Amino acid sequence: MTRNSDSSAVYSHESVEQQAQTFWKEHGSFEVTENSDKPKFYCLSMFPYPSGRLHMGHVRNYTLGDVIGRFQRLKGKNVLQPMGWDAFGLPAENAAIKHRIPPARWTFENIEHMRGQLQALGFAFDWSRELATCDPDYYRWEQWFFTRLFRKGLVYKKAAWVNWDPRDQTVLANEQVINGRGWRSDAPVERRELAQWFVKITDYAEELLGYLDKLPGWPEKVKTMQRNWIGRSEGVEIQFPADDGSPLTVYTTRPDTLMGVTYLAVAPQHPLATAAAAGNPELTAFIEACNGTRVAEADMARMEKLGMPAGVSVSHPLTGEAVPVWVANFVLMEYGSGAVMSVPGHDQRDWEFARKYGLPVRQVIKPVGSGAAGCDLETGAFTEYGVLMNSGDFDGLDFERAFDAIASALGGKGLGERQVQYRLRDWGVSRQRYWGCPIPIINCEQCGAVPVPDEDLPVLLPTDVEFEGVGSPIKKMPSWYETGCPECGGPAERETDTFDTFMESSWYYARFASSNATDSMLDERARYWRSVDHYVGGEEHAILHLLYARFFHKVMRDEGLLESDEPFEKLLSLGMVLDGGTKMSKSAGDAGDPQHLMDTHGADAVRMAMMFAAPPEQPFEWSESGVASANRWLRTRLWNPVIAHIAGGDVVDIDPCALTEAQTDLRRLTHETLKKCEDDFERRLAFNTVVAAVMSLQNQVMRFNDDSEQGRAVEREALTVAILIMSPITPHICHVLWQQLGLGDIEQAQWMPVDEAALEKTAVELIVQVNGKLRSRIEAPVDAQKETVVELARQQENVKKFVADKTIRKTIYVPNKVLNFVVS
RNA sequence: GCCCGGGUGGUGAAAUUGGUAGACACGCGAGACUUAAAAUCUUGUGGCCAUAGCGGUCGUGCCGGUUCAAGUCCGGCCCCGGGCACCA
Repeated sequence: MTRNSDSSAVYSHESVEQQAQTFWKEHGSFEVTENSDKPKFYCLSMFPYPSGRLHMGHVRNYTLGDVIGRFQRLKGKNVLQPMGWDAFGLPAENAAIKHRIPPARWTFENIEHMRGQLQALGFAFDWSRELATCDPDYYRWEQWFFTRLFRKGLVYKKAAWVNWDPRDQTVLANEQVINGRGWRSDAPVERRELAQWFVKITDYAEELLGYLDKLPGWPEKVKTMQRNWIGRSEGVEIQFPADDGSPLTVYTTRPDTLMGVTYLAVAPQHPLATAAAAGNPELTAFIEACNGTRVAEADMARMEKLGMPAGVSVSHPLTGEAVPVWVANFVLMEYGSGAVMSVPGHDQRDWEFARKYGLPVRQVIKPVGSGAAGCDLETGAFTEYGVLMNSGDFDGLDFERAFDAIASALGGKGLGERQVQYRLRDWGVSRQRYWGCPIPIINCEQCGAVPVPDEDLPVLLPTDVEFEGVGSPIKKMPSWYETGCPECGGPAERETDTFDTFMESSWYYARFASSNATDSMLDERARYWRSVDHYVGGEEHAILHLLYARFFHKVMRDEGLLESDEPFEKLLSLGMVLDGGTKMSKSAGDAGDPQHLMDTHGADAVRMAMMFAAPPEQPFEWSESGVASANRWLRTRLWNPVIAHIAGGDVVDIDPCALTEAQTDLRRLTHETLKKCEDDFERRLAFNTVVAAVMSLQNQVMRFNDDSEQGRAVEREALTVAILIMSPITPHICHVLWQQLGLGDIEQAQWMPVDEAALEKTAVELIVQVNGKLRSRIEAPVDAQKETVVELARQQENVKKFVADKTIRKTIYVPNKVLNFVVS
């Protein structure tokens, strides 16, 4: 009974967490420097938007990152795991309106609370490097870098379409448009053209595409998505001459179908459409109706395909034939030239449009090897590659030859040339919002757009503002935006737009290396950490964030700030934690706050339940029921047996030759578990099966009951391995148990080598099939000869039964696995 | 609509290279301990048939195919999730 009076005898998550977290804080266990003999390992989880409270998606993300980081520490690496805040953004403005609190205050209060929650979960972050993107010490370097891009000619200003709320007189984000209406005003939104800043990401399209092949640590699915997003294609840019001398330019990847063009379609925002609408009320109304939809591409694609004749025609570049021009709602002004050639015979969308409006369908391609038409254009378009017909001199050519011949013919007339095109568009970085990084440009009537000189940076965002909810406060603050031109000294005005928040998140990973640098964006420490070794974050970022960050990295490299070519060597793309079937997001409010689970069952139990629930890449619906059972397992299957074992006193060394069969079996399982878990941690990133494997090991330990000297030694080894394996997942309880075992600080521990000798087996269970169906299991020596196994198998009653009066046609033997008799 | 994933017991899932489908848990049933409960421990648990025991048969979203052997590979379909450039 003496042990019951010892407070360490009973598992208490509060006590264990307090002991471990105090230790880490006092010892600065996770603060790292660049002075280390160990190889560096930069482990990064995507930083959170400070929405107010953690949700289970955060718990999943940061636990996974922490497990990877802590495992790499066990493997002897100098591990950096930083944390910060993606602190600018729309939700702060929404909260400001709702709670009448300035965005800055709301944001910093949220950061305070969430930092506390992250610390309570025991993540091994180096908090000395913490940063928030809304801090001028951070965003000043973003402004500085933008002025470098400006001078390099990598940024430009052009008109672009936005969602405009006519009642609130403000720009709306796509998510603020609900069923075509402003979310607050309920007024139908309009499209409006505003002058905005763009960054030339398309200059890097080829490199962004090419380097995807040099990222073996990225999931194929993310690379495929990025490839498709960049969308390199080879085609021909074709000009259709017009009467007024200004030709209509289109791009096509199917020049072989040029003779099948029966009309051209232009976007409602195309200059030709605007010109045609003058004096045509019907067309004007149609264009206005088209402009009533959201800017989002998904909405455009889902719309019913509608069109109207523009009342003008252009000439076919090869035949000179008149081709009518239509205005169509499905043509995107942002993509290519805002005009497309339509070939209803060989494009399904064009076919449907032509059918609807009674436009001619002309077949110019037939399937290879067919005599006449070879297909029926009454039922749909023929979209495959084939052989040309009804195309004059080009008849009989296949796709490749027709492509070449038509491109040359167009080239000869000066009406077309081959072109490589990308689907990728330049990055629009202007936002007409308040809570963001001010764009460091001064507009002067004399000198145009002038970047803010280095010595005047940062351009501070005023935080003591009245935020009313309609329009950005700085757009109404002449005292802020009225300034002098840095070049001519005359009166000028600051840009009042702020940056897209993707700007901040495109380089924060690099800044963590030197987050306290005061006189440069990055310093030599950024070159030490080089690039992130393992990046962990939600699959919803598979395209935009990751592509922008890759782009930014290359531009920083070309600016001499970095030496590596890519920011993220290895990527873990996490499935979403769903809440009632949909994503757990900021808009979902407090749903899924882990706090009550941490209070009731402890941080280790929350972390373990999350890791055990599903493999990282799989989206899943969170259920709280696993947390109580994780706590129970930690108490009854880990804590209690270890404490009971320690009460038995010290152990002797294991003598492998002196072990009983049961002792050998437990020892084999211990080392099998060690081996499997190392692979699961490092290669497979399957932490759910790590937990399952340790559970199996502990189930065997519980059944073991062997108080002999060697028995206790084998048990000690099993328990030590179990604690070591669990330590990245449940670090608090493992920290305390490791100390109780007299092994010192687990934060300094190293992964144990597998004893290959302990893995050896003499016999193995084989399954015996007859015609592929399981009929029996037999014990056989490891790597047994086929004859031996066949002999054994044929003696089995159930095998005899199914072979009986039949003939064995074939015997398939996979050593140590399966024996299959094919009979008939 | 387009691009990318996924679909396995009552539930979360496992099966890593085409070779025992359902490991490990949750839940549920039975039992032990207890005056009782909680906690804990033992034990059973895919469906159907059979059963003293051995066993048989069906089964990985749906339809078809390849193979001695398919959750895994191929073709077609259905459903769910992520993204679609101003949510982050």
